[in-house]
Amino acid sequence: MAEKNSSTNAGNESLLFLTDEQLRKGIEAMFFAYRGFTADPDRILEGMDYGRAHHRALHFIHRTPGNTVGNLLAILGVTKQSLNRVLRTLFDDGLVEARTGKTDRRERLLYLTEKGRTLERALSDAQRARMRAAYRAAGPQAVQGFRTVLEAMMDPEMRRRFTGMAEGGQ
Amino acid sequence: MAEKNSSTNAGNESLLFLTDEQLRKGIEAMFFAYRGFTADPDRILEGMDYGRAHHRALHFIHRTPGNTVGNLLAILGVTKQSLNRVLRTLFDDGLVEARTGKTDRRERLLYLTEKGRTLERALSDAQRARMRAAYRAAGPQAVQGFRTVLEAMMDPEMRRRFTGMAEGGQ
DNA sequence: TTGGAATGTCAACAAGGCTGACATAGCCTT
DNA sequence: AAGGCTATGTCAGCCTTGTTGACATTCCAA
Repeated sequence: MAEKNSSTNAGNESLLFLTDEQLRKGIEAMFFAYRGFTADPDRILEGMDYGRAHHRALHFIHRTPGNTVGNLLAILGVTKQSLNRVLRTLFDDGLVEARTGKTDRRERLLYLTEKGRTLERALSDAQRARMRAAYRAAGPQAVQGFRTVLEAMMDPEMRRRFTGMAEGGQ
Repeated sequence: MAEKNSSTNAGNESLLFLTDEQLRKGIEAMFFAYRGFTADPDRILEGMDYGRAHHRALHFIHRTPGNTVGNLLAILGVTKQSLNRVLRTLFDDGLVEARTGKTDRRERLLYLTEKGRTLERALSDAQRARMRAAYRAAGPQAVQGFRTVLEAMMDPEMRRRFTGMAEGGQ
């Protein structure tokens, strides 16, 4: 017991981390952690007329300003009808604006307004605060492992999209 | 660049992993990974009359057989009305059975039937297959980091519950 | 015996997914 | 110029899963 799982395991390769029990613990950890992950923004949103779907839209519009609707659709993985319901309220409330594409005038390029940036920042601050606390508690090495496993868990198409996304701050 | 982030960073402690950019990448990784995480069971469920909520119930009833309704409520974090809608169909379809508590006869102890175990296994197999692939690709060290960060991300009350849960297979 | 706990149920509602059908504007090829 | 395809929006209706509020039953425990 108290196995270290280091790579110094000569004979048996120590595959104990692939046990069904370990995998199930991982599954449950994902479930509980995701709840924590969304809890703070959800709390802010409740009471406003917005929900988690609005948060996601704001997040990705913030991240890749000038993106097209179709592109956002692909990132979020929902139907255009579903996204449109969200975008319409964000337009109406002046949180998001759309500019006509230059090269292709059918496209609508999405941007946050100042008001949109303000809400996005509030939501993001809350979510990043929890993330930061978790990262700090776990340490850089753990964080790297965290990211590695998450990426391996994505659908290949999303992983491709993700790893090729806004490499900016690295 | 290509910073190693090892603990051999004397002066500056290398807190680059706590950058807002890094935190945002982590947030997005959670989002995309969670989608992958639920995709396979969702695919199995679609067409049946069940959904993700049924999957969660089956999972936790499998994990802690003989648990009470109230306990399951606390784990899942939903209202009794919401859980009951799910449990009722699982009872009716003979996937779950309830036995009256011995010490407290008001309690209904939940168990999977053979039929319930069969579906649970199918869902779990799919989900564990993805998890196993991700774990294997990432390696034991990364997995340990993954678990550490996820636990740090949970609400304290859930973390307590989680870390004290079915330590069985370790 | 009486209050509180564990559970179930009915009803109504909201968020956020989905499908199908249809409309408009603008690009592009022939 | 014309027709076809693309990007986007919209209406209508449906489903799942969450919520609140109110009320009933059964049983434990003081």
